[in-house]
Amino acid sequence: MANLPILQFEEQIVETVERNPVVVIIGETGSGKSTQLSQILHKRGYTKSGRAIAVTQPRRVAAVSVSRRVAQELGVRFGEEVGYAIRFEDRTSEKTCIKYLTDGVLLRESLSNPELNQYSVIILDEAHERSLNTDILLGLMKRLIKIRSTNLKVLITSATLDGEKVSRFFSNCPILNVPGKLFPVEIRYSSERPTSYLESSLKTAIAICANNFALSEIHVREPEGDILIFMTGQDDIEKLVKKLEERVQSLEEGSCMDAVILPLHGSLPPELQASLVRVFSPPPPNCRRFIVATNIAETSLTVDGVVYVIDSGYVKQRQYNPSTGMYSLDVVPISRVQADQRAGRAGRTRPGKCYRLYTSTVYHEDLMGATVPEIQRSSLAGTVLYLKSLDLPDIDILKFDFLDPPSTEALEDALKQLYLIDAIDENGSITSIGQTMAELPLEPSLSRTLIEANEYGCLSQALTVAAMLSAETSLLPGTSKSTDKKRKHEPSDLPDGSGWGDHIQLLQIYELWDQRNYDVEWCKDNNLQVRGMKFVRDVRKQLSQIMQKIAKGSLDVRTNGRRKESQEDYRNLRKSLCVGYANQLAERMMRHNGYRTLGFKPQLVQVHPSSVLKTDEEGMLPNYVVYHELISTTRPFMRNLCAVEMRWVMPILKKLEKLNITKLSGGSVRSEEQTKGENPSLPEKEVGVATPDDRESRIQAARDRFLSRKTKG
DNA sequence: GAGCACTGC
Repeated sequence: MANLPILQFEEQIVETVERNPVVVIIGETGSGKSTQLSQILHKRGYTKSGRAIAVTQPRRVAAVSVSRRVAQELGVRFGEEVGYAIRFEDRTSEKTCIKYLTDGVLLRESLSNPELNQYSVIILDEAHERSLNTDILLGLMKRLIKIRSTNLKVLITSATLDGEKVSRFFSNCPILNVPGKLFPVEIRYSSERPTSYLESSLKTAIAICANNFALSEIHVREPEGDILIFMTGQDDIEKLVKKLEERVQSLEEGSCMDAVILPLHGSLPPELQASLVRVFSPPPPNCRRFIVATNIAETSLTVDGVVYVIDSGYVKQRQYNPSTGMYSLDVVPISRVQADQRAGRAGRTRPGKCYRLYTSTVYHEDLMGATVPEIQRSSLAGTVLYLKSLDLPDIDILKFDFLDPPSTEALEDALKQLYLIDAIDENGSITSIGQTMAELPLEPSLSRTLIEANEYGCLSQALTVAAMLSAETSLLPGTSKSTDKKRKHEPSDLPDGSGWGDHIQLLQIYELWDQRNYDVEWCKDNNLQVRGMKFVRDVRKQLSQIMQKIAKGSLDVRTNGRRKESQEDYRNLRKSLCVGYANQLAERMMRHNGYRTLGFKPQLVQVHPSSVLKTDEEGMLPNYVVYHELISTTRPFMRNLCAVEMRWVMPILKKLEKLNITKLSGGSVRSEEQTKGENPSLPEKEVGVATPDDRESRIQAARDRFLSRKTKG
């Protein structure tokens, strides 16, 4: 602790904080900023007023581990003067004066106390990662320091590259630089410019082995030290691991040290991830580890003993397209910040080397400086609802002051979605339903479903579905090909959704687990991740409590125990889902099983093959479905579907027709041309017909199709 | 008949 670079800057930091409401601290890995800043300010009396110092972290584990260390350094009992708060866990007390929390928890706190008066200092740590939540907090902080100019200090820690930008955002606030404790890392570039992703990502695996570049060079010639290889995904990792194993076996025995090759990615069970990171530390003599990893090793996991890094230069990134309402998972080039972060992984224990599988020209001229922040890659329905629920008097959502504002299109997309599920009215004002929805830690469609389900008497089932969907990705174990085949040979005993679709199946699975008294073995027998299922149980409990608080009375939130759900229960649940997912409806097309989404931008989509949705005797899928998510991979797919009835869809289409984005967005920031097309003085129906806007006419067409079908039936 | 990087309330 005494050696931490940041301590030499203590006086300077204190003085600067004293004179300025906002300070940016640039501190590289190992500077000690996460553990020391809070302690320094605590010692200088910033907690004397009875207000605490809050330090946000983007990840739960960081909040826990850093707070634990701080408590130890200060010699206080953990959970008293120093504590942490993450979802499901609040280890703080009345006495707590240094509180570590995830940025999501701070956002929740600011919902009930918008001025965050319980804090004298708010430190946004790791702000350079630009998580969606951190970005919202940055905007809120800018506002908050104006209101609480006398008794609030905000500190933002950032990486080297965008410190200037953050400073400009906060009226050119001072920037302090604190050196890190990294060892020098020598960078080596590839001499050839990769021509395509195919070549660089999938074939880098081969290139590494075949071309005598990087890998054989390191393993045969370089001294001890583990090698960390950054790839994009599980598939590439498995291929590369196999190739490396072949290569290593072909090496002459005794010509170099032993090698162990290990994959590291998010689909591995967490226990395995953790143990892998610690395997052989310290490593046995004369043995080298090759760790082939996704960007999980960039920030989330630190592998000890890495001296060499091989960087493919690519990353798999999920992005949302507001003009189609669709997510896609793309392999994209990393940013320079990311490249530096990867290289830094080689210099944690001693001087290291980083081999970049791209040229220095690519690094300097082609790569973007920083990664596109999450807020510009996500659907903003939840974010907009959150901001609206804060009811900030001076704020127009479309003009909210973000460090990097999302596009108008993305914001308008969010407004339309919120309007369709009754969270905001036609003028864009939050409704009482919307206010309730914002209280729930769920995406808006699921919050809306819960509220509707409460009306229909199927809240318990809806709670389960919402909780299951929140954890969905962590339910199934890593999909290695072998387990997949196994499943095909002996179909699992898990329920199938009774033909109604995936939401119902998720409900049935949880009900079964509930009947087995949450038996861990049952999960294992049915190939479900125990941790995932426990998470579902926690989420469900949290949601039940919030719903009961909102309703101010006791609701029936119990699971059904041994009673079997009836078709009537399923029907009510599906009806609630239809209301909640009003912005995510699709209609089957005539005579085949393709679908067209119903909304502002109709898309041709298909049922994801993983769905349990059933066809009827004639082999046809349901006429109408709601979907949880549109994801474009090889083709556009709907994931997690549930059959709904035509008559439930009707009122939604009517509402869709009335939608007027000018009014929704508060009448601001519309270009003249757009305003002309939606002239509010014209009768609404004529607008629908007269507008040249393709979207409008398609909506009309969707409604016409619906009406004609109804008369036929 | 397809495949999923990583977080978080």
